[in-house]
Amino acid sequence: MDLSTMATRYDASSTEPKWYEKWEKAGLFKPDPDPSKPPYTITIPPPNITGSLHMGHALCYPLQDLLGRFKRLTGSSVLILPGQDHAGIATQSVVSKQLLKEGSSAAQIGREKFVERVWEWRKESGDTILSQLRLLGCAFDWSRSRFTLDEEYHDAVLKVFIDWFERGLIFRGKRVVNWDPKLQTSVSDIETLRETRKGKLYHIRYPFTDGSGEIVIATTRPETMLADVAVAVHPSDARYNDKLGKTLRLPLVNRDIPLIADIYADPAFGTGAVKITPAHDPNDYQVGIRHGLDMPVILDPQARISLEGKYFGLDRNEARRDIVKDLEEGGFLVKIEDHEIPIIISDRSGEVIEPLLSEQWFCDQPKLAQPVIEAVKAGEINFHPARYERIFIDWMENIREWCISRQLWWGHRIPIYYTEDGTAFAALNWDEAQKAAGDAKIVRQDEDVLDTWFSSGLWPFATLGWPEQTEDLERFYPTSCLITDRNIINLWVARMTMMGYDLVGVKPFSDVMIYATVLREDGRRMSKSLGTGIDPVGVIESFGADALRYALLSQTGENQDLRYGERKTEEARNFCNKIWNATRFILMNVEGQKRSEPGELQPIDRWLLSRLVETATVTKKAYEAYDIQSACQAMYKFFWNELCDWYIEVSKPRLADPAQRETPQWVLLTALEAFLKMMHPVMPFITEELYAHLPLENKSEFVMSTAWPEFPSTFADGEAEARIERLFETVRALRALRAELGIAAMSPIPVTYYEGSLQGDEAVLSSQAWVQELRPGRPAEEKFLSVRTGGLDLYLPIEGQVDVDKLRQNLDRDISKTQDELAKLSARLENPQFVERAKPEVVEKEKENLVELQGRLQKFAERRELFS
RNA sequence: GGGCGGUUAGCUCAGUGGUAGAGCACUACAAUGACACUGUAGGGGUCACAGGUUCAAAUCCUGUACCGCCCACCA
Repeated sequence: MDLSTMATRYDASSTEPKWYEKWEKAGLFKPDPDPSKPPYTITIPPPNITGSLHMGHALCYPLQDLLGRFKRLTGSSVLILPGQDHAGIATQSVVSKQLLKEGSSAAQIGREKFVERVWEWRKESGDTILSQLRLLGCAFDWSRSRFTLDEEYHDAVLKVFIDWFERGLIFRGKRVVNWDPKLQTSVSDIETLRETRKGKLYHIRYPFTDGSGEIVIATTRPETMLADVAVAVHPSDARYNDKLGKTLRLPLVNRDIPLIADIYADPAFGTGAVKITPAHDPNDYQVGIRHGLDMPVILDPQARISLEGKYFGLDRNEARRDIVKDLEEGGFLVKIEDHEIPIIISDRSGEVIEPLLSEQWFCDQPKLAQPVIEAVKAGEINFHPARYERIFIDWMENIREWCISRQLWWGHRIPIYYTEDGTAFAALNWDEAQKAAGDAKIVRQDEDVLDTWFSSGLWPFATLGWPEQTEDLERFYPTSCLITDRNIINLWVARMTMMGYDLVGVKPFSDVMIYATVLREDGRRMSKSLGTGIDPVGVIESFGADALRYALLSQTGENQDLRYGERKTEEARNFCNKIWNATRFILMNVEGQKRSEPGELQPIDRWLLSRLVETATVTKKAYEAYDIQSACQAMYKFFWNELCDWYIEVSKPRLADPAQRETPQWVLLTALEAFLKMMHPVMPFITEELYAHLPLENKSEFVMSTAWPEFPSTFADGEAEARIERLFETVRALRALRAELGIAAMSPIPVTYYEGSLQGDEAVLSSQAWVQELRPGRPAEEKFLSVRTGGLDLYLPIEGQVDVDKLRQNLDRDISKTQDELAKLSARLENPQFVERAKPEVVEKEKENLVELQGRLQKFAERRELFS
């Protein structure tokens, strides 16, 4: 190894791309063909082709990479399959906007040209995000990468549609759907958001046609009165019993509509009378169905009035303004009140949704959900954190029909072909449809495309070749784990489970892991449009991908949100640097040395090895439980606090002595090698780089392709741990004494006295507390500081000038603190109920503490006397 | 309206019955042969609030407040 190439600072930017290329060249991203290895599969949530990398991705994909790397180390054949989603609405919007900028439009160039244009756009910019995943170190199998509009994938989608159409799980129907007037397509219920906005409640007079008075109705949407077909009151509402069956004259329109009785009308709201507009309100639609009412539509796809007459062509908001004005002038307006009105927003466009009666394709989700509910309840799929299972089941149990048709051009076109008389045939293509239609002539294909989630729902198996019984499908399905955002549990996870169980007959994955939403450090959302986003690529450039990964992964557990600030990455970068330099130190000290089996292990060696085993155990368990933060915490503590702060420091004198150096050399290398392996899933690059420098025999070519560290059972040594922890406590106490005397760390002091047994740990104590000589007994000097710790009394002679005032101050503080503790502890031990009922070992421990505290207090008192 | 998270040091967060922890920030000291992206020693918290259970509560129970998320057809 060439140490001259190892700078004192770790440089991620020169290291990371190099290793990514080597791994890929070595074929490490592909699953191990060894059939004896259990498969571990993740089909990654495909990012949209319109997407650019954001912090959520910088957490989510490395998390999947981490699991893959961990599973590789522990002996699985790992397939992580990447890909992209065509993202119908999002992509179509982006390209439409481009066209508008160019002074053209989608409508102008027509469907065929438009779709061509999107494909072009995908070619040039579509893979950016995937290449950014490489920067993050994601070891995904690019050779199996899929796109939801690939030919085979498309065929799979059509097959599902046809199958479900034939089984009646997909059907055409006229419903009030969520219409987005901006995108001019329907969207499903879960693609909408609900908001409450300040609005008005208009009270309008509807006169009876027979001149016998009037009924006042209240509405938040007066413009829809153009499509009113009735006024409803509650059947038991005494105010209107005698008037049922009469007709009302609709103001402005002068159409006659009946007064009907329906339980939908709430007698307690307003006047108890509600106008019924079936084509523009889902509740009214239900009423319309129940009473067989007409359902006129008075809005066009852009939400302009389509009714011939005065208001024709007006936007819905303009129409409202004019209609209210006309009602007022006509004397129909009773009053206008302020009112909080619930509105529906289209998640994609931010536009206010228009409930609109239209003909669409629907999927019978309630039927498909049943087997999923049963399977999840039976424990076939496990959620992490577990609380999401309840949320998922509640959703599935209340699931409704799914509107799957979209009035877009970019997507999977619905494989329904119509004959002249409108008979529908589901087929893979026109020819097949014609065959199915027989003598009747097929004249057109359905214009709509499928909701993006319809194709995304097939992701876990269509990517593996389904419906063909491919080798991949055989070996890697069901997949192992799905990692996703909580926001798309209903949108995506629900669909994948329904489709997996119904189409393949087997669950799509065993585990669902929901990761935290990445927020800014101040708790605000990261959003491109608000300018609150942080670009991961920039962070990688300044700190390295390992640092960014660590920053995010070390905060990943069961938390709902994760606050990210750049200083997190800075901390992680510092950790990388620590790892780098500790490795440099170790290499410098083993360089050119023949390594042999260790001589006799000292307690400090046994302590470190025991800590190593514990760390590996905790880390492995934590990885398996998706508790990444615990894994990171354990590794950080082991490496920085135990290996660097203590073991390396204690080893320095031993390494300098040729007679002693072999054991610490061996221990250091053993610990370092194991650490690099267990840290590798979190920080793949730096661990690979450093592993390459290790002078090991029988080394793997890559740390990535090595095995999880295993240790002899003798490494676990509780006794050594306890002994060394006690020793460290003593070291710390002595260092603190020195500091109180104003003696700088590491500046040697000539002599310290001690009473009690050091069990042969004198060398560690003296070197770590920077004492030249440890002498048993009490000092003869007049002045000294003393402390009791771990059954040992230490005496530090005072030389030269000391700040007596400060010493007194500190001592007084320590004394009063100790006295307080002592008082609390004695009170507890004097409480007979405590002694009787508490667990014996607790009582025992408290008694020991009492003795320790008493001893400490005594030492403080002695010291205080010296300075009185 | 229903459900789920959260509230612990200045900041970001660990900690599921036994004397409150980490990292950063802060204070003092330290150019020593791995690392100043460092080391050593410190200061700093009524664990949101109120009740309850218990010998003992940050931790378990009940309620309240605030923050966040999800679900929900009231004109």
